[in-house]
Amino acid sequence: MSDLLERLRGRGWRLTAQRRVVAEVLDGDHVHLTADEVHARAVERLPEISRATVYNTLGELVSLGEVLEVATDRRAKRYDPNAHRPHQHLVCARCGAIRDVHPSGNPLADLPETERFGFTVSDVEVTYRGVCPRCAAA
Amino acid sequence: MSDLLERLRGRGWRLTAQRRVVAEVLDGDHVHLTADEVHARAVERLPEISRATVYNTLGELVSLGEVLEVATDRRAKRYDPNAHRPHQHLVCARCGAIRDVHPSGNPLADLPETERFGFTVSDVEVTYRGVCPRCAAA
DNA sequence: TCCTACGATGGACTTTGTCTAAGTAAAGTG
DNA sequence: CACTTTACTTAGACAAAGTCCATCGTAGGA
Repeated sequence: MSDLLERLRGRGWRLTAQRRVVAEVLDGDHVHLTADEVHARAVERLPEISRATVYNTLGELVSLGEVLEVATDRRAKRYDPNAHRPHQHLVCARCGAIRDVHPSGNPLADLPETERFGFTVSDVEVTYRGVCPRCAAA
Repeated sequence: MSDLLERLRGRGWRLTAQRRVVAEVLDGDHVHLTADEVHARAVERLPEISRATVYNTLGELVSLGEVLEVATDRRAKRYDPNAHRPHQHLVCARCGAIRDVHPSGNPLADLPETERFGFTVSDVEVTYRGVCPRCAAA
């Protein structure tokens, strides 16, 4: 975490209270918060932080590659701080719970050259959908 | 196409001009329109069709399994009429162009049992991202 | 300590989508 | 063919998610 702040500082980031709080909120594994959720948690620590700042900071973290934007949900974007270990997502179709998962093999390799149509393919996003044990029991 | 209308009729659909137009607009390969684009094209043929009807009809087509909702874009949902042949999507990160692609193997099989955490996994959505030849040239 | 450019703020605005009450018409019935 | 039922459509209000902008504040260097 503090290494994240160090990295950001190294990139010329001005280290404000707001940015620190956003970074802290995003710390941890299996964290997939929406911008509004990040804002809600940030407000607990820094009541006057604005929505615009949260959006700005999240956008900056994404373009620096420190945080991933994931679209598991068809509504709000979610922000995943686990950007440095490649992984995919498993989503419960009922309750929306999200788990990080690690499929075997590299999904990028599954796209043959003949199916690339001249694109330079650099990234792949995989979302598995199903029903989690808790929803299945209920 | 007309077989789609037949199928819908068979399911007890009341066949209105509006629904017919929406179905016609969605006909074809590599069609990935947003709801608003569908509406815009529908209006050309049936000027008084409302946005609400387009949304309703698209939602019905999706729950009947005749059309897929895809979230390649981080903004609006896109509707893909090619629901009966499994495929994935390749998206240009610059211009947003979308191609249907057919990876080798079944992506669902790449998720080992140990990575399923008790979920009943039923579906997988794969989005490849890259730069299309036209954007690369520009 | 002071300055200044970068960042934060709140509110207006946009986009995408949902909901509702009232009107309209598809398709079955006689 | 006219009638009736009720599913469907409509316009517009509403909501959620996100962007933009003018203004103010402050981090961090001189």
